Amino acid sequence: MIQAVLRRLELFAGLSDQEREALSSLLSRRVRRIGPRHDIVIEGQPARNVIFLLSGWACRYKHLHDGRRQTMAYLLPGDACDLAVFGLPVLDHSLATIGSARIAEVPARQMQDLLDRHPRLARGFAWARVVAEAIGREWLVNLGQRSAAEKLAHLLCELSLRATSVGLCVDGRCPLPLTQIDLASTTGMSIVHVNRTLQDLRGRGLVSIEGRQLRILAPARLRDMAQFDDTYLHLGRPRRRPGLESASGPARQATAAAF
Amino acid sequence: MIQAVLRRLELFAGLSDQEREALSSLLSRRVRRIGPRHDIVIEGQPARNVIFLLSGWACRYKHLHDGRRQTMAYLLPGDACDLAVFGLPVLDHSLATIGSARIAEVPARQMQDLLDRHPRLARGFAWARVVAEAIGREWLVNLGQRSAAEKLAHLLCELSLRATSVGLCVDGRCPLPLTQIDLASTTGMSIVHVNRTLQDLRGRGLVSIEGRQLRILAPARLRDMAQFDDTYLHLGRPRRRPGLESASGPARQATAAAF
DNA sequence: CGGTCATTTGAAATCGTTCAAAAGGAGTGG
DNA sequence: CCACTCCTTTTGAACGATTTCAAATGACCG
Repeated sequence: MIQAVLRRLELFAGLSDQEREALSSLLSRRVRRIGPRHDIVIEGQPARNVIFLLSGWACRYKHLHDGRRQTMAYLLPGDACDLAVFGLPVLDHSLATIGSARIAEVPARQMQDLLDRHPRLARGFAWARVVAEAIGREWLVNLGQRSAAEKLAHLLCELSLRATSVGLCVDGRCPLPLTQIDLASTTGMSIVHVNRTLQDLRGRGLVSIEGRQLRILAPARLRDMAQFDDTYLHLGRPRRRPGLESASGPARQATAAAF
Repeated sequence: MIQAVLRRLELFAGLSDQEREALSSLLSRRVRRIGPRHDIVIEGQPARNVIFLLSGWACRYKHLHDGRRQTMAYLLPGDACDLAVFGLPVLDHSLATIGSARIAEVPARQMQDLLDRHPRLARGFAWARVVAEAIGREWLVNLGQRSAAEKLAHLLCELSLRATSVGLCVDGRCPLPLTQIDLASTTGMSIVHVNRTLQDLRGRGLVSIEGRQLRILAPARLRDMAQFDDTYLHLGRPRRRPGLESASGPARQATAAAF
């Protein structure tokens, strides 16, 4: 389970045994199993712990007073939940599981110590945060500019690629634990319209969805219709930044990761 | 002009004379004036410098192949442009001015040194980044869930508050250099519909917009219709985080800011 | 004063929502 | 195992919000 977090970080850079060890031990201290459709943390609470998703899927979401709900991110196994919000006095959104999940909670202080001691881990997490932000920007484009079919096509491209990158997919089959209700609250569409649009995608032979499994039948055509360009996911390992080749020393590296 | 950046940071925490001095001198080394509607950096370029907006407004945006365009953020005087994307091998979006603007460019290395030496500055910038992310999340809600009138009402609430917080507004009048075309690419609406919806807001006596100046005539009603809750802007100074009260030493503080 | 760009208007067409209800699936307790 | 319930998916039809197209008006600049 903790493997997931390591694998996620190693998408970015190699880790030494020592680093894996340090992170693993921290993650294994407080592990909780959470049932499906349960809130992990709720809007308005202070963010005390950093939370890691060891297995299962989760989502960030926000409610309006009248019940409307917008999903702002999906978290896959290995993702850290609080990179972006840790430091807020109170959370401005909630975090909930999709299916049942396992999470590790790490107190702020301990996380801090870990990052101070292992700058490469700090850099890895900083990178994960940058990617999460890039995904958020792509979602803004999705919500603002794309048509219903394009939105869903784009979302499915993204999720299948992210799932693949953390090893969740086997020969074209990709787990998709989301309901059409989830897809609706993600794309800003009504549930009914999500349903009809999915039928359209299926009808065109682009995807098949059955038993909570997604299969992309015509990847090229799907990407094409969504104008999906995977560079924003930055799945390849990044090159070192030009200006910082010779940066050295733990403190420097740590902040480098930071900024 | 450089005052803007200092004031922006001081929304978060006090700065020592030494810190102001260090930042000011760095910012004043390479200042450029850029005309209206000009790109500052373009999608696909590597991010070499950190860019600060000293005066004028700017926006982050992304293009689709067929010309559709989505604005993903507005930057006001004092905002740093690259907190969130610095570290990407190539930028996944562009940055452009709205009206004419003045920017400061700081090479990565020098910025790094500054943050290493002045952890409080590092913390200030980290905070600004957290707030920028929160704004992005709120925009997702805006695009996904709110109706046309609600979208515009919410956006106007946000922009007027942000403008106020950096001292751009005088007695209810707030500069709004955005065209209806800008508002359309921000809210995902057509230009025509932006126009009609603004007329509606004006007709209800909620706002008046003339000569690139916004005046919110009925703040309570406007906030109400948009379900605008300003906590996501985190304009009050944050309390120190619970777990980190006793954190000390430059390296530690720097990473604290980071994460 | 002409030219360019932003705003405004009208009317028709489209996309997406809403309402209402049925059908399918999965889990639970009797 | 069946009956029951709850939740998700699906369908139909009417309605409404928003877009599109096309053109006129207004504002600003050189």
